[in-house]
Amino acid sequence: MIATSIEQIPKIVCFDDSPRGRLLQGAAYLFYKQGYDKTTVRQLGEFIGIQSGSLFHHFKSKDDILATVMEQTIIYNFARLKEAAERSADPEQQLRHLIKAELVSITGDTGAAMAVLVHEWASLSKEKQAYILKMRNEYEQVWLDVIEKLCVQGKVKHDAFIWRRLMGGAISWTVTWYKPEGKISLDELTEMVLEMAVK
Amino acid sequence: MIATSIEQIPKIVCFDDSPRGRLLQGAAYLFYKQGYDKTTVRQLGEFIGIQSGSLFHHFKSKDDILATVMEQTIIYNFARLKEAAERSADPEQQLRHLIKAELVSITGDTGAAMAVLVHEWASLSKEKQAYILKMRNEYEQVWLDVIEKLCVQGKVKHDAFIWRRLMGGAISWTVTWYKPEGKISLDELTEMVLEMAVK
Amino acid sequence: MIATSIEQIPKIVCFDDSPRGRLLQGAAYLFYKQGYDKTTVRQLGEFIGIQSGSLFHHFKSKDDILATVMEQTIIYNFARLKEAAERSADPEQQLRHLIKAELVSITGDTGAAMAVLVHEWASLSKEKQAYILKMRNEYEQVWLDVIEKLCVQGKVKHDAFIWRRLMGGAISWTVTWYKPEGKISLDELTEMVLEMAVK
Amino acid sequence: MIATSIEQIPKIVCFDDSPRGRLLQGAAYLFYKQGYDKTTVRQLGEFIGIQSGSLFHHFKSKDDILATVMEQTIIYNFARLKEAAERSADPEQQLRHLIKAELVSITGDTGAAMAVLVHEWASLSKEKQAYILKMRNEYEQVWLDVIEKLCVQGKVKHDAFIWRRLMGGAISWTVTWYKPEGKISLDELTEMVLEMAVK
DNA sequence: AATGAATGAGCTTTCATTCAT
DNA sequence: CATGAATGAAAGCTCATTCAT
Repeated sequence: MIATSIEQIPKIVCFDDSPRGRLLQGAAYLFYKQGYDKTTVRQLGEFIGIQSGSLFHHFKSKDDILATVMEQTIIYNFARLKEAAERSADPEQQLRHLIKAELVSITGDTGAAMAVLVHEWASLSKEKQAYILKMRNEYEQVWLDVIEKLCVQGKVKHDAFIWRRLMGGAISWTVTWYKPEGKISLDELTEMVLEMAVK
Repeated sequence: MIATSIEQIPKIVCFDDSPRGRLLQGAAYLFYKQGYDKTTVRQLGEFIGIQSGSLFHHFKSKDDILATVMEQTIIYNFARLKEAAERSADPEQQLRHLIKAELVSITGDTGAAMAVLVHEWASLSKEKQAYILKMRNEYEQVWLDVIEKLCVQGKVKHDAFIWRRLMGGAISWTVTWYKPEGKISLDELTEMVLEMAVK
Repeated sequence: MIATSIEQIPKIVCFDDSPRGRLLQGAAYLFYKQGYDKTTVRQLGEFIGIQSGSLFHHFKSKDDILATVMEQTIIYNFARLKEAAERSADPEQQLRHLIKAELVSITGDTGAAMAVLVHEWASLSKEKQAYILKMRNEYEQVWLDVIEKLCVQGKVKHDAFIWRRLMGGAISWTVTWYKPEGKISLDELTEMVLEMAVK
Repeated sequence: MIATSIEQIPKIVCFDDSPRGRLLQGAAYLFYKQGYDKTTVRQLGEFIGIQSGSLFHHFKSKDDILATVMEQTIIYNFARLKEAAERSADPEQQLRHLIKAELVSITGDTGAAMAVLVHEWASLSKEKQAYILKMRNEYEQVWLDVIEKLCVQGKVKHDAFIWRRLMGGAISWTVTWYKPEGKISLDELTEMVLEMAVK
């Protein structure tokens, strides 16, 4: 169930192939599988094949590793989300793209990292929370802009902020149950979520 | 933001008023606010006003405290959910009651405990997970029974299991943002979720 | 291998049948089987069927229990040894009786208690060691008196003190290996030790 | 009486001069003087001049330290015993060498470690007991081989196993009373024990 | 950059002892 | 005398971090 070395896990696309990137990749995987607190730096060192002491040549602290995982994750997925929004001018089409993009982020190639972003928020030091939060707000704004257009069109009849929260919950929860090889494809799932969102 | 003694927090209704119950109440609150790993037994002792060593008079281990919080939470809310289901014979009405009941569980009088049940699952020892999981399955079955009736009526057009997962995500996510004193009441929120669920 | 309640163990004759005596009996057995440090007062309470707190109505401290076990053991076995010495006037016969008596003490009806006396000496508080030591010296003096008579007779050609130490070691070690139901009787063993001691 | 730092104690020859060896040396001394249970890892750390946490860099647990002390002790003294046996072809001469060798082990340069091997047996975890026991049996076999040859020659008239037990008790007990600077030399003591063993 | 031994604060848990009932 | 909840000190052990090599 849980891999014992970094070779055995699928690549998480938001990290590059440098030693530093591999480290973040291993960290994201372990933080996702075991939680930040339960992952020791020794374990992380073993997982990626260096001594635990050497981690601190790349990062100032364990907290710093977590912050960087989150930062790169949000930067990468913010770009993906923006690109999705720009793929159409019609709000409903835009929404479809956003849903698909976020589902890919969460259940696909950056799933572990996204889960860390969501679940380990409280593990991040206060100062770094502020920094990451600003990016999260930009990310959310992409959603809100589209939903507000749908409100104007009358296709969404509720407060955009709350509506996004409900959808965001439904989408992010998929991390706990969605299996790519399961009975439903990501496109089908996208349609289901869309149906929830607009009549 | 975070209370420093048990007197300052609202009562969580699934725990009684015995010393043991107060302990569970304090544990649920602290596990919710800080996470299980970051809550030390010393902190917990201080919070409820006893020595940390005395905790082990009531529970064999920290893990045992977590398991009991989860057990009592699920027992209490399972009863609430069942009662909600029985309040009507019409599936759509039933669904409305289930949504309201779960929203109350999560944002209301057992919110902290429910959040622990969801978030600290991985912190529970393997053996105890199995025990709690059985109860969770019974809980979920109440939902599935109602949704399947709605499928038969054509009011839900999708796989009941997946549909429930999406709704469950939306509902449980409210723990992160819903404020009772905010701009929307629990009844309004219930209607919004219901609208998502059925046309 | 290890009994879980006092009913299952053979009576140790140096303790009487009062509640206090039963307590000492249980303590001797547990200290013997597990060691003084590894025996908790809770265990001891459970073993004899009372609450651990109640032990302290009978004894001031755990150390006090150990001291009393030792005291009663040495008093009882000192009496037995003296009686053995007085059973004959011939030194060689006397020695035979002493050997037999000590073997009975160690492998027989007070074995557990004697083992405690020997092995847990260092666990006894300094002040109580002094008190018990005086009795041990009296006990040893019975041996030395007999051996010195054998020296005079030329049947022992070595320093009485050292000779006794060697014999004492051989005898007390039997606690680790002698089984009453084994291939050798206590009388045969007595003769073997006697043969070691005198030509 | 009891040293407070490792510089003040005589070297125990079965441990080398590495940090790890010094640690074992300190452990052997403290376990000998105070007992395993009464020696805390903090005390041990102080004694050898490192933090208690650092002990666990070298050994997985306190139990592991005990096991290693025992293992190295028995390996070293097994070699010494074997060499002693090979120093002559005559069984009686061999026995003399064995006695001397074991007396040296117990009262000389490995005394503390041998005492630990004998006294703290019950403190060792069950699995490790099995491992050490195998070595002890090989050690005992050297004795039994020689005694059996003496049985054949008629110089010992008793069961070899029991005879060894009696002698072993006499010898190992010397740890409690023999002082090198006392009135008797190790060679004289060897002759006394030999006289007990064979006519 | 990497190593790996060392640090030291902090963790969960144990346990002899106390004391109100 | 007995109970059993509570105490509080101390136990074994963990772990992020440092630093000389």
